[in-house]
Amino acid sequence: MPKRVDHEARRTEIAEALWRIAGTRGLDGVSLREVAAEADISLGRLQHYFRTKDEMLLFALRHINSLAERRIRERLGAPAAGPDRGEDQDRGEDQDPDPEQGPGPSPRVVLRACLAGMLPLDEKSRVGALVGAAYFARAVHDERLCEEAREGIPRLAEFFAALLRGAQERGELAAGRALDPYTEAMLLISLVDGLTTYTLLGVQTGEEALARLDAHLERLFADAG
Amino acid sequence: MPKRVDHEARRTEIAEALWRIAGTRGLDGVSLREVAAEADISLGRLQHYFRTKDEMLLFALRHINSLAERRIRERLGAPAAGPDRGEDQDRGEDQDPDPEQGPGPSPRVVLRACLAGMLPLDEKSRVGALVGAAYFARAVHDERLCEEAREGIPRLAEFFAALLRGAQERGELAAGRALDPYTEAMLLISLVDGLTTYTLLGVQTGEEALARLDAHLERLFADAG
DNA sequence: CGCTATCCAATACAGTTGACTTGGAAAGTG
DNA sequence: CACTTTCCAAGTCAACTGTATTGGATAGCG
Repeated sequence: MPKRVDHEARRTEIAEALWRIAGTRGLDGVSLREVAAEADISLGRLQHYFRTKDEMLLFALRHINSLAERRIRERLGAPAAGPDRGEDQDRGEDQDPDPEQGPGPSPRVVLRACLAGMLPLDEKSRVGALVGAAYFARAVHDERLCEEAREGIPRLAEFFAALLRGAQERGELAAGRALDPYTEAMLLISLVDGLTTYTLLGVQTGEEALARLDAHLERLFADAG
Repeated sequence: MPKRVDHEARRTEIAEALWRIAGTRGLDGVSLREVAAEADISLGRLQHYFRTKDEMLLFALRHINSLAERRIRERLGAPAAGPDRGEDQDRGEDQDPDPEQGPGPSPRVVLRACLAGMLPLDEKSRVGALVGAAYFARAVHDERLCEEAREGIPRLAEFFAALLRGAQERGELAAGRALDPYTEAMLLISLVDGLTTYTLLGVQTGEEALARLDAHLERLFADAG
């Protein structure tokens, strides 16, 4: 056998080039030639690693999802089950007011960090959100991409629900009425998704989005007394 | 002068053909020829009414937005200021538990009707949401489309905020802490947007989305006592 | 050294795209 | 009846699309 190159590494390089383009021009305006140019390789080489465009798109989506998952996990020191996103993005920023602790930070802190991490607050996470939006638009008409979301989102919701249950047990949750953790988790995810949308559209600033998220969290965790 | 046809009517016909396609295939896969075929006219005729593709897209967006606004207004009997959407959709269904009343239905009922009307609960509103999603994906990279959202969404938020203020004055709002009507309005819009997203992706059913929206409303309007 | 499997650059190809041009039919006005 | 303006069908155009093919450079194995 000849040269033997690292296939996965090559595919990753190409996926990152795709990411760079999708963040600025969107996903549907992306041609194979453009991706090849951005990755600084020939079209022939790109086609050697991805026989079809859809194959490339799907690989790139899974790649950014796994990156997002890893980043969240690392940031939290793997406290419980693992989150994952089906089509949105996370990023790197945000404060961690209680980093040194025995059993890790409180559920509220973890939750807030995850959710804030999903908002487009800096350039990096903004590009991530743009790519996520591009994938969403495509997924709506693509059964295979839909399936990715149908797997990832419930997983993320379960993760959040577990955090909420933890807070509930500690009595940190506003519980005038008993609220359903999974429902609240999906509400949180939907909320962040919508906040991301309107931030990307320029309807609100990232700071406003974060403040609104905090307002919701504040109500959710309102001193139960 | 010759034939003199109703320009606006022709353009509307074309916009509706575009809508039909965008709801099934998305917006980026739509060519002028396809729209012309769907509208059962020649490409030449289409180009006579829209000199450029972007012109057609923008007109179609404004058209569906004005339709949505009119529908909401009619459903509510024009209680206050007028709502409008920048990129999502409403539809026709939902109950109106208190249709015959002097000053109209309560703020909560109006709010719930509007929000539920924005969710993709039947085929018609589902297509509307798909078109909205397609426009969102494009708007993110198109300054002109962005501008539409930057005008429409705050208008809708103001409308909702006014409803919330009305409820607040009646003492119908959960107000352990005083909550900011505009913030809550944007939270509601974002929430519905996210719920719409995940319903379109098949992560949840329309019924589940509605139940989750109701859970949020229930908490918002919790008996302030 | 051959040999062969891998890698990949170049090119070709059939199809589609948005925009433009041309030419003439229809119809109200003078 | 001209005449002019609106309307619009047909065709052209260059650009670009995803995919397929061809041919050869490279390098590990026998």
